[in-house]
Amino acid sequence: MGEGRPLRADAQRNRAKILDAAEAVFAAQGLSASTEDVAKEAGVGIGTVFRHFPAKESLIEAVFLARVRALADKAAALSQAQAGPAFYGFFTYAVEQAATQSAYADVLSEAAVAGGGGGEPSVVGVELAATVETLLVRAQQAGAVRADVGPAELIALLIGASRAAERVSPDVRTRALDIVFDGLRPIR
Amino acid sequence: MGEGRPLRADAQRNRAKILDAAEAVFAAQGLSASTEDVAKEAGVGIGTVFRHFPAKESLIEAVFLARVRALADKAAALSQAQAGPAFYGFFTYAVEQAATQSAYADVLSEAAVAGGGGGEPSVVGVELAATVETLLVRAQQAGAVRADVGPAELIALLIGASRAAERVSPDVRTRALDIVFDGLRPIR
Amino acid sequence: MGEGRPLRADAQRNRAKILDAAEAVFAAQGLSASTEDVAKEAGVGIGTVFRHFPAKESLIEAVFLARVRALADKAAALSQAQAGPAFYGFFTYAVEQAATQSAYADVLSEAAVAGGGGGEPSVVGVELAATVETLLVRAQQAGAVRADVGPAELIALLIGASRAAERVSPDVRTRALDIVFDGLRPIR
Amino acid sequence: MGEGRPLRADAQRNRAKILDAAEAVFAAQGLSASTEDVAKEAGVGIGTVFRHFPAKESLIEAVFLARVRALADKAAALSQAQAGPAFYGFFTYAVEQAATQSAYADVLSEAAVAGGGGGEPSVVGVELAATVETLLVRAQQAGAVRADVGPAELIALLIGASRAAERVSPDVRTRALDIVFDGLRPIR
DNA sequence: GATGAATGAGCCTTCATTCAT
DNA sequence: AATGAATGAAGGCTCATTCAT
Repeated sequence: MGEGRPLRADAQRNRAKILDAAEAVFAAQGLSASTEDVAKEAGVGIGTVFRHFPAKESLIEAVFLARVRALADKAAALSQAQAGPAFYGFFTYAVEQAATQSAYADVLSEAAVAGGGGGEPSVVGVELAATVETLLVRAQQAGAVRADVGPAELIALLIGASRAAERVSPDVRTRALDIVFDGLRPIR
Repeated sequence: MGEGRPLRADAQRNRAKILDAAEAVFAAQGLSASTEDVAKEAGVGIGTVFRHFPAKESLIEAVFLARVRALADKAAALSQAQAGPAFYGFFTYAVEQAATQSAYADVLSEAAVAGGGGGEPSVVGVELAATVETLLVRAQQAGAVRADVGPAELIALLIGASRAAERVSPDVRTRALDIVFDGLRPIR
Repeated sequence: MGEGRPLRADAQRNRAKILDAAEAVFAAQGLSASTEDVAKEAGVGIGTVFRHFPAKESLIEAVFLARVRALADKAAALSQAQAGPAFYGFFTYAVEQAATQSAYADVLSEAAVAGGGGGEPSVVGVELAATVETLLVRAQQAGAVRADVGPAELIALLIGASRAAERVSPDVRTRALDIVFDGLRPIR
Repeated sequence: MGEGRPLRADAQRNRAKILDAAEAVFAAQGLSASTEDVAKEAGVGIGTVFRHFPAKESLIEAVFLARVRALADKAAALSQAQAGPAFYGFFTYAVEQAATQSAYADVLSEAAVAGGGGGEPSVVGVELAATVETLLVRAQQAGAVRADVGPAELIALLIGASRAAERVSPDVRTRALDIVFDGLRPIR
């Protein structure tokens, strides 16, 4: 699955504009927003959107993939830190992202597949599952997370927290997260 | 919000058939299923659906309301039991329901509004929020739940758990729930 | 493959209007005319066209089927006459029809399938093939057509003549037909 | 209608590549194949196609013109032979070409205009009409074709036969052609 | 009250054509 | 000259909603 030849500079820029626009529009209206709206937000013709993403679904996938990449980057940045803070920091970051971006949690759901459930895994899901598992194992070795927690249920919690966060005020979100974190910590 | 004159017996029956059909269809295909499909499943003409529910949205709301009523009934049934088991039993029941009924968790999201967030509360939300709060307070008085947990974050957790449950295998769901429950229990 | 329940009177009328409109529009612009144009010509909304014919292809098929029915009726009417005149009369009639209706000959092409070639036969094709074969056999028994002509090549000639007729003046058409007829007659 | 300055050698080559590609693609997919597909098959950018043929229609015309040229070449080659075989050989060749190349017969239709019907003649049509007429006259002088056959009906027959040939098996085609040829021969 | 035919706005997608690179 | 990205007008089709029967 190569990337094809590198896009011309302007095409590259348009691709990015479309992706940004799609993220914003999907966040505001949900995934059922029209491709036309995405094009308008990006300031390009609708044909351009379809040139870059040959079907609406490809656009959605691309948006999600971009988000997972961002999450993975965050995880990488955090791996320099101590295992415990890295783990909880990542979890918090991921949930906060979801809070801003409606429909975002769907991508996490895909990770569930890679992390235990049945169904066909996706590139996105596999990538995220690996990231999360690494953080988890390190945190467990450092004694910051209960040893009997597996990646599958962790991702389930991540999905749930992300979805819940969508329509909830920041401090409620924080308090709910604290409860989950308490459940994750080794018995005191 | 008057109910108008009481429905004729057959109209009453049709309303119920439509509601049941909508629940089944939405569960199977998601909320974007067509109203026509609902009518077919109910065995009535599409005009009849619109006579009972003047817009698709009204139908969706009615379906959700029915679910909340079911949850509330469950809660009432449980209040005879001890406060702790009642609380955790209700939580588990609600999440398991969500696991079967895709798109079900949305109704819980509405409760979040009534239970703390901003926005316009709905009949549904208010009802559920009250139900949940009662269970919570009783459980806290019985020492089964940490005293510093408020109804808002509890509903947030309920939403999250319900949404996560949709695509996750039963045992992963159980393990994830256990973690949340551990977080909810008073410090041991 | 039943016809479903009988349509309401008004629906019946609309179906006929759409079929007539489609015939006219396809004749004028070819099969690539837009469904919207057909709807306008019929004086109905575009949704109505799709209600009656769930895909453009169904509409095209229906138009063709109607034409074959007309041809078959003509054939039936002619079967009272003597075999020779019936045969040549039918051939002439079919070709004259095609002359007015551009894109009409396609339906005859389908008959070719039933009449010898490979591929999946269609209701239309089978019906027409049978009609034509009957006329042919009777004409041969009456000595009006060479005995070594089979239905397959007869239909091929019909197709060719019909297609040629589309853009040719009436008297050229007549002279060309005469040549073909001469070829069909037994050696003098 | 000047040709502008002579094309650079590479441009000349590209024009030829495009024409070949168009012939292949139109033969395979029909005239509704996309210009993009033609460009791909030719191995050039789509801009290049439009530089050589300012509209899709010009490309189609050019393809047809090329075919007529090929037919004319065939006719020229045959004029060395005896008039009768030349005539029937040409007819057969033209029809066989059409059998392979879907949508090919359209060009013959244009010849009909030049050969009798009303409408604006085209370079293509005129060229072919002249070619056909020459063959016809020679064959009639040689007594191989009935004297009362004119070029217009001959072209009509050619069109019809070519169109019919598109979807018919080779031996059915041969038998149908034999019938037409019998009709063309002087009374025996 | 029930029915389902009619309606048309809106969606996704394709493709001829233009134009900056 | 060649390239291919951008454009936007259609086109086929769906579906919530209205209304005559």
